[in-house]
Amino acid sequence: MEPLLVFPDPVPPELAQSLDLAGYPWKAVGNEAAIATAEPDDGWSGAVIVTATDPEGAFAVARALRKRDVPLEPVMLLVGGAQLGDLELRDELFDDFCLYPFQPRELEARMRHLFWRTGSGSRPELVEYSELVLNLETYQAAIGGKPLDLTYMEYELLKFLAQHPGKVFTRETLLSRVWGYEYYGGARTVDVHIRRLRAKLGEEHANLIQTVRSVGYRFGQSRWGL
Amino acid sequence: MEPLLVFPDPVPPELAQSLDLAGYPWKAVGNEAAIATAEPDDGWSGAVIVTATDPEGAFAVARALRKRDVPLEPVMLLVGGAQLGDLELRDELFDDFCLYPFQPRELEARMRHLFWRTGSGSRPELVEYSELVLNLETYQAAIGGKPLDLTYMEYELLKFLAQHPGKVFTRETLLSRVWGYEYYGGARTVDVHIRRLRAKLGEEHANLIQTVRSVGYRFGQSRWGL
DNA sequence: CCGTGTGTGAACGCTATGTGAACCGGCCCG
DNA sequence: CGGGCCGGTTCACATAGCGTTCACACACGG
Repeated sequence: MEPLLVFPDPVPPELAQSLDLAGYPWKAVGNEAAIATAEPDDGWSGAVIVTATDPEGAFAVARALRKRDVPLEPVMLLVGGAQLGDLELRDELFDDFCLYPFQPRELEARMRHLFWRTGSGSRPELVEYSELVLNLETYQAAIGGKPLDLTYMEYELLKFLAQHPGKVFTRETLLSRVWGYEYYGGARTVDVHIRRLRAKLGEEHANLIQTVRSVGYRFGQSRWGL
Repeated sequence: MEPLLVFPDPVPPELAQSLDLAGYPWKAVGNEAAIATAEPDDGWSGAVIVTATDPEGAFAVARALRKRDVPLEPVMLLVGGAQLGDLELRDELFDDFCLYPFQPRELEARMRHLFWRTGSGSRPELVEYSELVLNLETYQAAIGGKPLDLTYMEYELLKFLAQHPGKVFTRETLLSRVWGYEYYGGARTVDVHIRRLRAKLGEEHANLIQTVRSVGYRFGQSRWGL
């Protein structure tokens, strides 16, 4: 499992201990800039942010996490009792919170429920969309029951797209998120990989990846409901 | 606002007081059968269930609420510290919980956040006006439920107009705001795009974009009502 | 009735994308 | 150590979708 992002750095010892005991790998981040530099290759699985000691820095980090192309989820805040009012205008910055100081058992229960309901973290084993299935453990892909023989980059690209069905991504975004932040190369590279993916998906499913002219590519249909 | 369903009946006084102070209308329900009989015409807006006193009855009510054709949401549990373990296999029964006895301010903060995220929470970014819907994430548009096939500039223009309903924009303003500040081209370009938009909106909705002679264009009704 | 402003249809040219193929670097295997 | 294969990147070209422009018809207002 990918690590949790934890703010601040250093992490309060009782929090570190609770996360360790509950079995969550984690990595401390001290400021906004460190979000990207400390990020592991496979990304963050979520965030735990203590707002009690440095509210300003904490909310800045939370805001940065939500502002990404793919907002980080879930975000858990640990807030002091006197700070409860501060949450009122910041609903979009977090998914759950826990009073600080906390009871380890409450935090554990909240974390478990949070991962359960966001669906991320604890079970990213399979990515499914319609007939397409990606097994993240075995790096295998199949559509309509038939296995797909994808290369590494093709797999990574398809995985990223299928994890965010309906959303449009620019070539630049795809390059930075799939190829890596520091990547600098021609945007046409994306085109070629998209083309090969479409070819391998077969005529029947090639339309799973749609071109949005002047913008980028979109996987699958958007959900209009709700 | 529709009332909250609250279990048990009678409701613990401090809970009743907190809900009243926070401004939530509510109605007590003592058992599974009362869910339907006590339900108001416009339904429940959510549920607050105290599991501390009668766990069995509480979970039965929660389960009944989730089993409906349209599962009730959100469901808030008030659990005793010793019951935290009971939540582990019941993730699907609730959306958030609060330790019981509770701090009124924590409960209020949780209720507010809960309604926020189940309401407008993680919905895609939408621009809506009457029957028109623009999904900014997926670059899709629809009117009256029917998808619109818009080109990039048409989408951008419509988006800008729909984001400022009722306001009149000159062609020059539209060129600078939609096309870009440095753009220098004929103002008639705007006319043509407006025309195509009207055509795609269909005869029925073409009047969404109004011509203001000698000035420019306006989206939607003027603030003076026709 | 005239003039200005706007609707309309069609033509033009550009640019984003699709597509085939060459290039290049790493890796495995002999 | 060398050759060949495989996958990723880049290039060159084809194409069509789209934005812009123009010419003309029409509507509105004075």
